[in-house]
Amino acid sequence: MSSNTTGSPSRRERMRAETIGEIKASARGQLLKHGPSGISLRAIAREVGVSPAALYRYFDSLDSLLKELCCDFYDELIEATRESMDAWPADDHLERMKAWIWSFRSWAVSNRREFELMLNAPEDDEQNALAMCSNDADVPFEQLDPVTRKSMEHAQQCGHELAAYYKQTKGEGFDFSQVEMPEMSEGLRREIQEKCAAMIIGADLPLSWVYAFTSGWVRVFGLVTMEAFGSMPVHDNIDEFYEAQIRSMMKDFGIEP
Amino acid sequence: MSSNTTGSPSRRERMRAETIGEIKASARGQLLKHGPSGISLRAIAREVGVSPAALYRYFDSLDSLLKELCCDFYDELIEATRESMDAWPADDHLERMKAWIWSFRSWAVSNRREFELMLNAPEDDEQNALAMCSNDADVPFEQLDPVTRKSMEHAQQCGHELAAYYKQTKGEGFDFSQVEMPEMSEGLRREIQEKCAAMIIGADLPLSWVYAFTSGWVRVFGLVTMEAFGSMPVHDNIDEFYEAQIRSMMKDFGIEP
DNA sequence: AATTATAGTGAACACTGTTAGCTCAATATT
DNA sequence: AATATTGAGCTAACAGTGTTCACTATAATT
Repeated sequence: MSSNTTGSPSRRERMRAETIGEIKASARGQLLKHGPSGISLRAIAREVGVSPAALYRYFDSLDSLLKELCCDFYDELIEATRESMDAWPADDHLERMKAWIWSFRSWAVSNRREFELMLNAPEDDEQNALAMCSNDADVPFEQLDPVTRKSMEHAQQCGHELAAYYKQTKGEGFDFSQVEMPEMSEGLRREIQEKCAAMIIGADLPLSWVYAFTSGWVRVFGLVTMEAFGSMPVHDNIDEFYEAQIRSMMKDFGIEP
Repeated sequence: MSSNTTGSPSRRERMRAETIGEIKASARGQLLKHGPSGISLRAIAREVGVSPAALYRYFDSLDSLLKELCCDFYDELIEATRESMDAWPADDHLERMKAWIWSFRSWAVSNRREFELMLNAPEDDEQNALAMCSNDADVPFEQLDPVTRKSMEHAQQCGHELAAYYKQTKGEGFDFSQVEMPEMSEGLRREIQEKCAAMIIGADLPLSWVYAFTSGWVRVFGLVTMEAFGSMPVHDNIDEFYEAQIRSMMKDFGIEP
């Protein structure tokens, strides 16, 4: 092993990385053409120019290949939202938030099939997923191994960049103390505070803030999911409709543009 | 053909209907056990006690079997929402609406796999779908042939009973004229009015009413879809969270419970 | 130079959806 | 009542799938 001691990757590792890239590229191509269930291991092998069995030197199974693909997509999505946020000054919280909301949707609808695949694989041991999330909030998402990352919850993964940003700002910049909160039981309060705050944002934030974040997230995610799945009643003027929905949501949070 | 002239179905037709029932039951069982992609035609044949080729006397393909299954599920869902609405007096619009909202979610989350299957097959010629919907609004949904019904839009199918109810009441009972509507372009106004009104509710309703219906529908559908797909950040107290979201939505519509 | 790890192969296994050609019994028709 | 026709069912096969196993070169390490 030359790369574990030296910094530069060995010749073999470069080759390996490249074929992994080819395999993933071929898989993504089939995803675009034939949808999530139309990805065939043998067809990938055919396209890459290798025997079907050879792929098992790179991935444990077709499923794990798809999971790693999903992780790549999450990285792409996260990167896209991060970039569009960073186009605004660090203290312009409103514009950064709007940038995130728009780029999130933008990525999802212009990568529908990828988005579809990301939502279509919830078949992990669900308890494990929760344990993973609430565990330690300091290890960067990008450095987790693919299987662990895939087993994390969609909500957290999708909202990762937004969450990270608000974790960083500690919720300053917006005054959500006036947000109308419904009467909630002790149980729901604790669940939101613990799970959502600990999982997504980080602890010690006011409940009203976390509640606003959660219900806002639910609303955005619902809108985008519907659009990506083709369940939207509006089609032609959907950009405007989306904006109207977002504006009405922000009004609920006491934010006027 | 004895049943086309006489009213009673022939012996053969009874047999046929029964085996169709067995096939569908077996398919649903596999859907529950192994998910939408785990439904195997050969496994169904094995369970029913018949050769795989025999199933092609009853369904054109596995896909069309699944589509017909979906139609059955839509009927179930529609029937469930209708029943819960009819538990309230015909003039108690608020309670009927709440009943629909709750029973819709209730069916979806207690039939997750069925709901999943219903959302997972948008692979039709999409133009056809729209044409089907806006065509004639008077032919009952239940009497359309399975393929046509499956090719209709999810939104319309899911909201069918609610839409039918409001079509019947002509929007009376609620005063949505005060609903805050954003500024909308002529295009969006027309699309909402034409597509949504014509497709779902029936024409000649005030725009504010149709807009309220549409955005309310989007919000409910988003919530339920997220929950069914396991993307909700809240789990243990999700009933209460759902109620809170619905209440806040109704507040936006000027409805106080 | 000998050894070990790795990428790759071909053949096989147990599946899958689908089609073609055939049989046999239940209806319909003459 | 005898005959023709339709329907349900079968077997066998085709083309495709994911996966495993034993085996072979080639590259890297010792």
